[in-house]
Amino acid sequence: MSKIILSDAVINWYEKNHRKLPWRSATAEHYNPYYVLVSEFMLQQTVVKTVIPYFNKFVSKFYNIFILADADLDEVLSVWSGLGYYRRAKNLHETSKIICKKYNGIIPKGYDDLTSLPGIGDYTASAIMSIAFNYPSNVVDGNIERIFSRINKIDIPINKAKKKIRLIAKKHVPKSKVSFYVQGLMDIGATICKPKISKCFECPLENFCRVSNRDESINYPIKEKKIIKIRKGIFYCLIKNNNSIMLIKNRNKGLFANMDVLPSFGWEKEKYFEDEKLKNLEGYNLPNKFYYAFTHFKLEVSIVICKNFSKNELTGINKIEFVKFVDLEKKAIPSLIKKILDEVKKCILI
DNA sequence: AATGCGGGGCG
DNA sequence: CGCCCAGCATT
Repeated sequence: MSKIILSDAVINWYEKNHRKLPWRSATAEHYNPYYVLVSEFMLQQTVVKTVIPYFNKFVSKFYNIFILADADLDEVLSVWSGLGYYRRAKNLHETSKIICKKYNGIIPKGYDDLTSLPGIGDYTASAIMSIAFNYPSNVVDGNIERIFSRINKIDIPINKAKKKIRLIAKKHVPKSKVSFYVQGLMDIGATICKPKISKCFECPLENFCRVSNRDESINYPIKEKKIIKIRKGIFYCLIKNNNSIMLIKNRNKGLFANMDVLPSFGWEKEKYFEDEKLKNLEGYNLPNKFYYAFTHFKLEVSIVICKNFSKNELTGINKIEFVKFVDLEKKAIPSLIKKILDEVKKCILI
Protein backbone atom coordinates (compact mmCIF):
# COMPACT_ATOMS: atom_id res chain seq x y z
CA MET A 1 0.00 0.00 0.00
CA SER A 2 1.52 3.24 -1.15
CA LYS A 3 1.44 6.30 1.05
CA ILE A 4 -0.81 9.15 -0.05
CA ILE A 5 1.08 12.25 -1.05
CA LEU A 6 0.24 15.77 0.11
CA SER A 7 -0.99 17.07 -3.23
CA ASP A 8 -3.46 14.19 -3.58
CA ALA A 9 -4.80 14.87 -0.10
CA VAL A 10 -5.34 18.51 -1.07
CA ILE A 11 -7.00 17.70 -4.40
CA ASN A 12 -9.28 15.09 -2.83
CA TRP A 13 -10.29 17.57 -0.18
CA TYR A 14 -10.88 20.30 -2.77
CA GLU A 15 -13.16 18.18 -4.90
CA LYS A 16 -15.46 17.55 -1.96
CA ASN A 17 -15.16 20.70 0.14
CA HIS A 18 -14.11 23.68 -1.94
CA ARG A 19 -15.82 27.04 -1.59
CA LYS A 20 -18.22 28.12 -4.32
CA LEU A 21 -16.87 31.43 -5.57
CA PRO A 22 -18.13 33.56 -8.47
CA TRP A 23 -14.86 33.39 -10.42
CA ARG A 24 -14.69 29.60 -10.17
CA SER A 25 -16.16 27.01 -12.55
CA ALA A 26 -17.13 23.44 -11.88
CA THR A 27 -14.25 22.06 -13.91
CA ALA A 28 -10.68 23.23 -14.14
CA GLU A 29 -10.95 23.20 -17.93
CA HIS A 30 -13.65 25.83 -18.11
CA TYR A 31 -12.22 28.68 -16.11
CA ASN A 32 -12.83 32.14 -17.50
CA PRO A 33 -9.32 33.64 -17.59
CA TYR A 34 -10.73 37.18 -17.43
CA TYR A 35 -12.54 36.31 -14.20
CA VAL A 36 -9.33 34.86 -12.79
CA LEU A 37 -7.42 37.99 -13.78
CA VAL A 38 -9.92 40.34 -12.13
CA SER A 39 -10.27 38.23 -9.01
CA GLU A 40 -6.53 37.89 -8.52
CA PHE A 41 -6.06 41.66 -8.67
CA MET A 42 -8.84 42.14 -6.15
CA LEU A 43 -7.55 39.38 -3.90
CA GLN A 44 -4.11 40.91 -3.47
CA GLN A 45 -3.98 41.44 0.29
CA THR A 46 -7.76 41.27 0.53
CA VAL A 47 -9.92 38.48 1.96
CA VAL A 48 -12.36 36.55 -0.22
CA LYS A 49 -15.45 37.64 1.67
CA THR A 50 -14.64 41.30 1.06
CA VAL A 51 -13.91 40.76 -2.62
CA ILE A 52 -17.06 38.85 -3.67
CA PRO A 53 -19.53 41.77 -3.93
CA TYR A 54 -16.92 43.98 -5.62
CA PHE A 55 -16.10 41.21 -8.10
CA ASN A 56 -19.78 40.69 -8.99
CA LYS A 57 -20.33 44.39 -9.51
CA PHE A 58 -17.13 44.71 -11.52
CA VAL A 59 -17.75 41.91 -14.01
CA SER A 60 -21.40 42.81 -14.44
CA LYS A 61 -20.30 46.29 -15.51
CA PHE A 62 -17.08 45.32 -17.33
CA TYR A 63 -18.16 41.89 -18.54
CA ASN A 64 -15.14 41.24 -20.74
CA ILE A 65 -11.64 42.58 -21.14
CA PHE A 66 -12.51 44.78 -24.13
CA ILE A 67 -15.24 46.60 -22.21
CA LEU A 68 -12.80 47.16 -19.36
CA ALA A 69 -10.07 48.44 -21.66
CA ASP A 70 -12.48 50.93 -23.24
CA ALA A 71 -13.75 52.29 -19.91
CA ASP A 72 -12.57 55.50 -18.28
CA LEU A 73 -10.26 55.19 -15.29
CA ASP A 74 -12.72 57.17 -13.16
CA GLU A 75 -15.42 54.61 -13.98
CA VAL A 76 -13.15 51.75 -12.92
CA LEU A 77 -12.15 53.57 -9.73
CA SER A 78 -15.76 54.25 -8.79
CA VAL A 79 -16.53 50.52 -8.92
CA TRP A 80 -13.35 49.88 -6.91
CA SER A 81 -14.32 52.59 -4.38
CA GLY A 82 -14.20 51.08 -0.89
CA LEU A 83 -12.06 48.10 -1.77
CA GLY A 84 -8.76 49.85 -1.06
CA TYR A 85 -5.28 49.68 -2.56
CA TYR A 86 -6.49 51.82 -5.45
CA ARG A 87 -3.29 51.43 -7.42
CA ARG A 88 -4.55 47.92 -8.21
CA ALA A 89 -7.52 49.34 -10.10
CA LYS A 90 -5.30 51.51 -12.24
CA ASN A 91 -2.90 48.63 -12.86
CA LEU A 92 -5.72 46.27 -13.82
CA HIS A 93 -7.08 48.88 -16.20
CA GLU A 94 -3.64 49.42 -17.76
CA THR A 95 -3.10 45.66 -17.99
CA SER A 96 -6.43 45.18 -19.77
CA LYS A 97 -5.50 47.81 -22.33
CA ILE A 98 -2.13 46.18 -22.99
CA ILE A 99 -3.70 42.74 -23.34
CA CYS A 100 -6.25 44.05 -25.85
CA LYS A 101 -3.67 45.92 -27.88
CA LYS A 102 -0.68 43.59 -27.75
CA TYR A 103 -2.33 40.18 -27.26
CA ASN A 104 -5.63 40.73 -29.13
CA GLY A 105 -7.55 40.42 -25.87
CA ILE A 106 -6.17 36.96 -25.08
CA ILE A 107 -4.70 36.75 -21.60
CA PRO A 108 -1.11 35.49 -21.98
CA LYS A 109 -0.10 32.16 -20.49
CA GLY A 110 3.64 32.71 -20.04
CA TYR A 111 5.31 33.84 -16.83
CA ASP A 112 7.44 36.52 -18.46
CA ASP A 113 4.55 37.95 -20.48
CA LEU A 114 2.38 38.05 -17.37
CA THR A 115 4.93 39.59 -15.01
CA SER A 116 5.69 42.30 -17.56
CA LEU A 117 2.14 43.61 -17.09
CA PRO A 118 1.53 46.32 -14.47
CA GLY A 119 0.28 44.97 -11.15
CA ILE A 120 1.25 41.37 -11.92
CA GLY A 121 4.15 40.03 -9.89
CA ASP A 122 5.39 36.56 -9.12
CA TYR A 123 2.34 35.46 -7.17
CA THR A 124 -0.36 36.76 -9.53
CA ALA A 125 1.40 35.44 -12.63
CA SER A 126 1.79 31.99 -11.08
CA ALA A 127 -1.80 32.02 -9.83
CA ILE A 128 -3.21 32.89 -13.25
CA MET A 129 -1.10 30.21 -14.91
CA SER A 130 -2.16 27.53 -12.43
CA ILE A 131 -5.77 28.47 -11.76
CA ALA A 132 -6.86 29.57 -15.23
CA PHE A 133 -4.58 27.37 -17.36
CA ASN A 134 -3.76 24.47 -15.03
CA TYR A 135 -0.03 24.99 -15.49
CA PRO A 136 2.16 23.58 -12.66
CA SER A 137 3.73 26.79 -11.34
CA ASN A 138 4.80 27.41 -7.77
CA VAL A 139 2.03 29.54 -6.34
CA VAL A 140 2.86 30.85 -2.88
CA ASP A 141 0.52 33.30 -1.17
CA GLY A 142 -0.02 34.15 2.49
CA ASN A 143 -2.22 31.09 3.04
CA ILE A 144 0.28 28.70 1.52
CA GLU A 145 3.15 30.28 3.45
CA ARG A 146 1.23 29.77 6.65
CA ILE A 147 0.35 26.16 5.86
CA PHE A 148 3.92 25.14 5.05
CA SER A 149 5.38 27.10 7.95
CA ARG A 150 3.16 24.97 10.19
CA ILE A 151 3.61 21.69 8.36
CA ASN A 152 7.40 22.06 8.52
CA LYS A 153 7.43 23.96 11.83
CA ILE A 154 9.59 26.80 10.49
CA ASP A 155 11.20 28.41 13.51
CA ILE A 156 12.55 31.55 11.89
CA PRO A 157 10.60 34.79 11.29
CA ILE A 158 8.47 34.69 8.18
CA ASN A 159 10.19 37.57 6.37
CA LYS A 160 13.45 35.60 6.48
CA ALA A 161 11.87 32.23 5.77
CA LYS A 162 10.11 33.06 2.52
CA LYS A 163 12.80 31.57 0.30
CA LYS A 164 12.90 28.34 2.26
CA ILE A 165 9.13 28.04 2.19
CA ARG A 166 9.10 28.55 -1.57
CA LEU A 167 11.48 25.62 -1.98
CA ILE A 168 9.32 23.42 0.22
CA ALA A 169 6.17 24.42 -1.65
CA LYS A 170 7.78 23.73 -5.00
CA LYS A 171 8.43 20.10 -4.11
CA HIS A 172 4.73 19.47 -3.54
CA VAL A 173 3.35 20.95 -6.78
CA PRO A 174 1.62 18.13 -8.70
CA LYS A 175 1.78 17.62 -12.44
CA SER A 176 -1.98 17.47 -12.96
CA LYS A 177 -4.99 19.19 -11.43
CA VAL A 178 -2.78 22.08 -10.37
CA SER A 179 -5.73 24.45 -10.47
CA PHE A 180 -7.58 22.43 -7.86
CA TYR A 181 -4.39 21.90 -5.88
CA VAL A 182 -3.46 25.57 -5.39
CA GLN A 183 -7.03 26.64 -4.77
CA GLY A 184 -7.39 23.72 -2.39
CA LEU A 185 -4.39 24.90 -0.37
CA MET A 186 -5.81 28.42 -0.25
CA ASP A 187 -9.24 27.17 0.82
CA ILE A 188 -7.66 25.06 3.53
CA GLY A 189 -5.67 28.08 4.65
CA ALA A 190 -8.74 30.30 4.73
CA THR A 191 -11.19 27.90 6.36
CA ILE A 192 -9.13 25.40 8.40
CA CYS A 193 -5.48 26.38 8.83
CA LYS A 194 -6.48 29.93 9.79
CA PRO A 195 -4.16 32.57 11.28
CA LYS A 196 -5.75 32.69 14.75
CA ILE A 197 -7.81 29.57 15.23
CA SER A 198 -6.92 26.49 13.25
CA LYS A 199 -9.26 23.53 13.02
CA CYS A 200 -6.62 20.82 13.01
CA PHE A 201 -9.18 18.12 13.82
CA GLU A 202 -10.76 18.47 10.39
CA CYS A 203 -7.59 19.20 8.41
CA PRO A 204 -6.80 16.85 5.52
CA LEU A 205 -3.09 17.57 6.05
CA GLU A 206 -2.95 16.60 9.72
CA ASN A 207 -0.79 13.56 9.00
CA PHE A 208 1.78 15.71 7.22
CA CYS A 209 1.92 18.43 9.86
CA ARG A 210 4.44 18.87 12.66
CA VAL A 211 2.29 21.30 14.67
CA SER A 212 -1.05 19.62 14.33
CA ASN A 213 -2.79 21.17 17.28
CA ARG A 214 -4.34 24.56 17.83
CA ASP A 215 -2.18 25.76 20.70
CA GLU A 216 1.03 25.30 18.80
CA SER A 217 -0.15 26.30 15.35
CA ILE A 218 -1.23 29.77 16.42
CA ASN A 219 2.45 30.67 16.82
CA TYR A 220 3.25 30.01 13.17
CA PRO A 221 4.35 31.66 11.02
CA ILE A 222 6.54 33.67 13.37
CA LYS A 223 6.07 37.40 12.82
CA GLU A 224 7.83 40.49 14.10
CA LYS A 225 5.50 43.28 15.04
CA LYS A 226 5.90 46.88 14.06
CA ILE A 227 5.12 50.15 15.76
CA ILE A 228 2.14 52.17 14.59
CA LYS A 229 2.35 55.96 14.84
CA ILE A 230 -0.47 58.48 15.06
CA ARG A 231 -0.99 61.36 12.63
CA LYS A 232 -3.52 64.16 12.85
CA GLY A 233 -5.41 65.54 9.86
CA ILE A 234 -8.01 68.27 9.35
CA PHE A 235 -10.53 67.69 6.57
CA TYR A 236 -12.54 70.50 4.99
CA CYS A 237 -16.09 70.14 3.81
CA LEU A 238 -16.82 73.12 1.61
CA ILE A 239 -20.55 73.29 1.00
CA LYS A 240 -22.36 75.18 -1.74
CA ASN A 241 -26.10 75.89 -1.88
CA ASN A 242 -26.60 73.48 0.99
CA ASN A 243 -26.70 70.60 -1.51
CA SER A 244 -23.23 70.05 -2.92
CA ILE A 245 -19.71 69.64 -1.62
CA MET A 246 -16.26 70.24 -3.02
CA LEU A 247 -14.17 67.22 -3.96
CA ILE A 248 -10.72 67.32 -5.47
CA LYS A 249 -9.06 64.80 -7.73
CA ASN A 250 -6.10 63.40 -5.83
CA ARG A 251 -2.57 63.15 -7.18
CA ASN A 252 -1.73 60.02 -9.15
CA LYS A 253 0.75 58.58 -6.68
CA GLY A 254 0.72 57.44 -3.10
CA LEU A 255 -2.24 57.18 -0.78
CA PHE A 256 -5.66 57.38 -2.49
CA ALA A 257 -4.04 57.84 -5.89
CA ASN A 258 -6.46 59.23 -8.50
CA MET A 259 -9.37 59.12 -6.07
CA ASP A 260 -11.88 61.87 -5.28
CA VAL A 261 -11.06 63.27 -1.84
CA LEU A 262 -11.65 66.23 0.47
CA PRO A 263 -9.07 68.97 0.89
CA SER A 264 -7.09 68.38 4.06
CA PHE A 265 -3.77 69.03 5.68
CA GLY A 266 -1.53 68.08 8.55
CA TRP A 267 -1.10 64.39 7.89
CA GLU A 268 0.56 63.98 4.49
CA LYS A 269 3.65 65.43 2.90
CA GLU A 270 1.92 66.44 -0.30
CA LYS A 271 -0.31 69.47 0.09
CA TYR A 272 -3.45 70.10 -1.86
CA PHE A 273 -3.43 73.78 -1.04
CA GLU A 274 -1.38 76.08 1.11
CA ASP A 275 -2.17 75.38 4.72
CA GLU A 276 -2.72 79.08 5.35
CA LYS A 277 -5.48 79.32 2.80
CA LEU A 278 -7.35 76.47 4.41
CA LYS A 279 -6.81 77.88 7.90
CA ASN A 280 -8.24 81.25 6.87
CA LEU A 281 -11.54 79.78 5.73
CA GLU A 282 -14.58 80.64 7.80
CA GLY A 283 -16.02 77.48 9.18
CA TYR A 284 -16.81 75.53 12.28
CA ASN A 285 -15.24 72.44 13.72
CA LEU A 286 -17.26 69.34 14.30
CA PRO A 287 -16.78 68.57 18.00
CA ASN A 288 -16.28 64.85 17.55
CA LYS A 289 -12.96 63.56 16.35
CA PHE A 290 -12.52 59.97 15.34
CA TYR A 291 -9.68 57.61 14.58
CA TYR A 292 -9.11 55.75 11.36
CA ALA A 293 -6.62 52.91 11.10
CA PHE A 294 -4.35 52.38 8.12
CA THR A 295 -1.88 49.54 7.92
CA HIS A 296 1.12 51.72 8.68
CA PHE A 297 -0.32 54.57 10.78
CA LYS A 298 -3.37 55.72 12.68
CA LEU A 299 -5.14 58.93 11.77
CA GLU A 300 -6.94 61.32 14.11
CA VAL A 301 -9.61 62.95 11.96
CA SER A 302 -10.94 66.45 12.58
CA ILE A 303 -13.63 67.97 10.38
CA VAL A 304 -14.29 71.58 9.48
CA ILE A 305 -17.46 72.63 7.67
CA CYS A 306 -17.64 75.80 5.60
CA LYS A 307 -21.01 76.82 4.24
CA ASN A 308 -21.73 79.11 1.31
CA PHE A 309 -18.19 78.67 0.23
CA SER A 310 -17.02 80.50 -2.85
CA LYS A 311 -14.42 78.70 -4.87
CA ASN A 312 -12.12 81.60 -5.65
CA GLU A 313 -10.91 81.64 -2.07
CA LEU A 314 -8.86 78.58 -2.92
CA THR A 315 -6.56 77.90 -5.78
CA GLY A 316 -4.64 74.69 -6.11
CA ILE A 317 -3.07 72.31 -8.54
CA ASN A 318 -5.80 69.72 -8.22
CA LYS A 319 -8.97 69.49 -10.24
CA ILE A 320 -11.89 70.87 -8.21
CA GLU A 321 -15.46 69.72 -8.50
CA PHE A 322 -18.68 70.42 -6.62
CA VAL A 323 -20.72 67.24 -6.28
CA LYS A 324 -24.33 67.04 -5.11
CA PHE A 325 -24.79 64.83 -2.08
CA VAL A 326 -27.14 62.58 -4.03
CA ASP A 327 -24.42 62.01 -6.66
CA LEU A 328 -21.63 61.08 -4.25
CA GLU A 329 -22.08 57.36 -4.68
CA LYS A 330 -21.06 57.58 -8.33
CA LYS A 331 -17.70 59.08 -7.43
CA ALA A 332 -14.41 57.30 -6.69
CA ILE A 333 -14.33 58.02 -2.98
CA PRO A 334 -12.21 56.08 -0.47
CA SER A 335 -13.83 54.76 2.69
CA LEU A 336 -12.14 57.27 4.99
CA ILE A 337 -13.68 60.14 3.01
CA LYS A 338 -17.05 58.37 2.94
CA LYS A 339 -17.01 58.15 6.72
CA ILE A 340 -16.30 61.88 6.98
CA LEU A 341 -19.07 62.66 4.50
CA ASP A 342 -21.51 60.58 6.52
CA GLU A 343 -20.71 62.61 9.62
CA VAL A 344 -21.23 65.84 7.71
CA LYS A 345 -24.55 64.73 6.24
CA LYS A 346 -25.81 64.00 9.74
CA CYS A 347 -24.91 67.50 10.88
CA ILE A 348 -26.44 69.22 7.90
CA LEU A 349 -29.71 67.36 8.25
CA ILE A 350 -30.05 68.29 11.92
C1' DA B 1 15.73 44.43 2.37
C1' DA B 2 12.44 47.68 3.84
C1' DT B 3 8.54 50.53 3.18
C1' DG B 4 4.06 52.40 1.38
C1' DC B 5 -0.32 51.17 0.05
C1' DG B 6 -7.01 50.27 2.39
C1' DG B 7 -10.27 48.33 4.52
C1' DG B 8 -13.00 45.17 7.08
C1' DG B 9 -13.60 41.32 10.17
C1' DC B 10 -12.42 38.60 13.91
C1' DG B 11 -10.70 37.10 18.54
C1' DC C 1 -7.90 47.25 20.20
C1' DG C 2 -4.36 44.45 17.57
C1' DC C 3 -3.73 41.37 13.92
C1' DC C 4 -4.27 39.62 9.41
C1' DC C 5 -5.42 39.08 4.58
C1' DA C 6 -5.16 34.98 -3.01
C1' DG C 7 1.03 41.19 -3.10
C1' DC C 8 3.15 44.79 -5.97
C1' DA C 9 6.11 48.65 -6.89
C1' DT C 10 9.46 51.58 -5.37
C1' DT C 11 13.55 52.79 -3.00
